Amino acid sequence: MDVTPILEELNDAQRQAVTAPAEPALIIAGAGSGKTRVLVHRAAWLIDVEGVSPHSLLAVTFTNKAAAEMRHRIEELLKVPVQHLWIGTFHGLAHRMLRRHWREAKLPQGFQIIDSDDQLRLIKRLLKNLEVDDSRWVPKEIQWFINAQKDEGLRPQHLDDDNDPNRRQMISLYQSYEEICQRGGLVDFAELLLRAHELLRDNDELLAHYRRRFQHLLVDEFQDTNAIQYAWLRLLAGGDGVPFVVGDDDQSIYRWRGARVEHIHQFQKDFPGTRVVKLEQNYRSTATILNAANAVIANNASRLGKNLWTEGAEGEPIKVYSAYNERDEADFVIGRLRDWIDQGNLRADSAILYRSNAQSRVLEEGLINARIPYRVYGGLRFFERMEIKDALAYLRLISNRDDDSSFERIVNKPTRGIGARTLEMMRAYARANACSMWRAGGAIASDDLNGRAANAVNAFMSLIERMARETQGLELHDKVDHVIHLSGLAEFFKKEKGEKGETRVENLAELVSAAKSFEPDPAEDMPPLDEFLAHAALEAGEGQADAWEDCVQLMTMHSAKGLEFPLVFICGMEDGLFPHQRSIADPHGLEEERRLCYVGITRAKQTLYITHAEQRRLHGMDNFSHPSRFIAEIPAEHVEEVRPRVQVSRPLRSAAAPRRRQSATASGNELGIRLGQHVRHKKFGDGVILNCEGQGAHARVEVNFESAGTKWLVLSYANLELM
DNA sequence: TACTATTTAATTTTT
DNA sequence: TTAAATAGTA
Repeated sequence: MDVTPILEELNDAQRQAVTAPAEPALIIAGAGSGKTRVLVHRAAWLIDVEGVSPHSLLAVTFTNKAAAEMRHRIEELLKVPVQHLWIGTFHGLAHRMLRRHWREAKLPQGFQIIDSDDQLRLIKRLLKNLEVDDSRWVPKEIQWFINAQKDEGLRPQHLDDDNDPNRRQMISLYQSYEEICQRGGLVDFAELLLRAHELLRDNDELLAHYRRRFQHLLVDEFQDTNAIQYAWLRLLAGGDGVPFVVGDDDQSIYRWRGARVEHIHQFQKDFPGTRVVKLEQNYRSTATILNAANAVIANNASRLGKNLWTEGAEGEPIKVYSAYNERDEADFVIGRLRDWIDQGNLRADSAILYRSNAQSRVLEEGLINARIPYRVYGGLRFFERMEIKDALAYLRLISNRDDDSSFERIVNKPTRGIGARTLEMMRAYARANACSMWRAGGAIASDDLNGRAANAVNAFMSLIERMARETQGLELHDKVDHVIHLSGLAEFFKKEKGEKGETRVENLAELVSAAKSFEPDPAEDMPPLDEFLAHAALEAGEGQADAWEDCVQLMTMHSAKGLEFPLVFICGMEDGLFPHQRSIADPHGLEEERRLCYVGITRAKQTLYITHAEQRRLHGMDNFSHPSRFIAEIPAEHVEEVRPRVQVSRPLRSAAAPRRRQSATASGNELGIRLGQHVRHKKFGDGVILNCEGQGAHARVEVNFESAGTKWLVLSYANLELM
């Protein structure tokens, strides 16, 4: 056996990881240290050298993109397709198990996946139904609560109300939400994981089967696992499975959505004798950039400890620019980009990173003026677009008549005379009889409704039936095409004025071609339509799938994780913005911001610019701020302050000083805000101040309102009246 | 029912 | 500022 292709081009640490014996292994892989490479080569090593069947391997990632890349690279290395190798996201794999064992999972065979938008709508509807005041019980917060519980593996019956009526209500809403989902055969993202965990936990034979099958478990981005994902892994690894997990505690930036770095420590406890390999040699950045990143992250306590190094050149210093305001900041960035492009570099090799999406606007304006093509990451994805979701809702209803979520979405879209009144009656009936809207519609249309409404409901229901009948046996894309036109959606959006309607119609056409090119997996053994719908929910598609033009890349630092660029700008490095105001007070939060900073810095291969503005317009108000504390954490020898080549024309009134004083007066204390102070809010009524934080326009107070409960309010917006 | 005025609050995001 | 949700009007 010639193992050279698998082992050559690996450094010692990487090779050690790849060739580790069949024992639990934890690979701490710093930024740019070849994490994916190790995973890919490990898989190849197991299959090619150790003779492990691809069938016995399970590889888990967090994104579809990572999963696809891993499969691709393994096949490239082995030069043979590996069909039986399970590679996928946690959600994708959980979904696959649930489809195969829907009975054991206590799900209807045709269950549907709902995304967070569907979930939120469902919760809103639930609140209306139960006549719960949605200003006191904010749907978003309920959604957050439910998902947080599920991420921890907790069902309503596991939760204690602690004699807190607030919490009691939350739990009860969680319970009702579950009932609705179960009735409609709807599964949200967190539910996929939770169900899959329970499926294995409660079915000895199934568990034994999968444990026997998966001898090796490869996990990517391990620091991002949440409680339920980790529990699922641990269950699967069981006695004999060999977990091989790769992660970087310093790049854990998703604590706020349930990820727990602590699993890295937990892993070593749960799997005694774990082999730990650290990958510290970096192949991406210059020594200067690495030293800066190392120095910044060193300020975090409770790290595993790791120091990136490189054999490469020292490189140029990191440039820091103090802009006058955000416009000046944008101008500066664009000036440097011009130089970069003029020197014959690719625009696509440069990226502008920022903390929050709102920052992109000014930069975009500048880029448009300078006629530099750019692409903003994030934003609406293909399958999340309204018209696409509408069309999918019809398809889902065809597949499962009890899907209330889809029913409500399109029952009157396009308008067909089924108004609020009628719907209200149907909801009441559905509630009283614990049945779906579809059944309620059928029951009500025959007796309770007046003629016109009954006709409308009947027409809608027979439309769906007709679509189901006429599309039976058709190819998937013909089905989609048929539904788009029969439903009247195409016509409906065509009438929408402006370019918007046009795009929508185009998108619907695009949906048909997406269906055309969709290849059902023969191994899945389910109706192609259902598989397509699941695919749409699990893989929302590209944001701006614009053709491959050479573009400057704009994105948040979160979305930049895993990417690299020769030229990087980190903008808005100001205290309050980055680290963000909301995280600044909490030590955990601040450390996570610092990790984010570490991620940002390590995206750069050659050149890194850091900019901050002395004055920034936020929410329509001018704010003064200090350079981010993270800038000061970079050793001075790696930094070069950039002075503007041409003096920026500052407004004559040397604005900074007097205004700074002004903004200080807006801070809490000087307004007479103190803990225990009684205040009145226009909407929430009377309350008492429990807590306050921040300064200036960012100052926030926590108020316990008599009737509305506890809320955090931004002082400069809340208009609190002192009592 | 569709359009317009008003109100409200204000990270990060993948599945 | 501005986006989104809500309330009010034609």
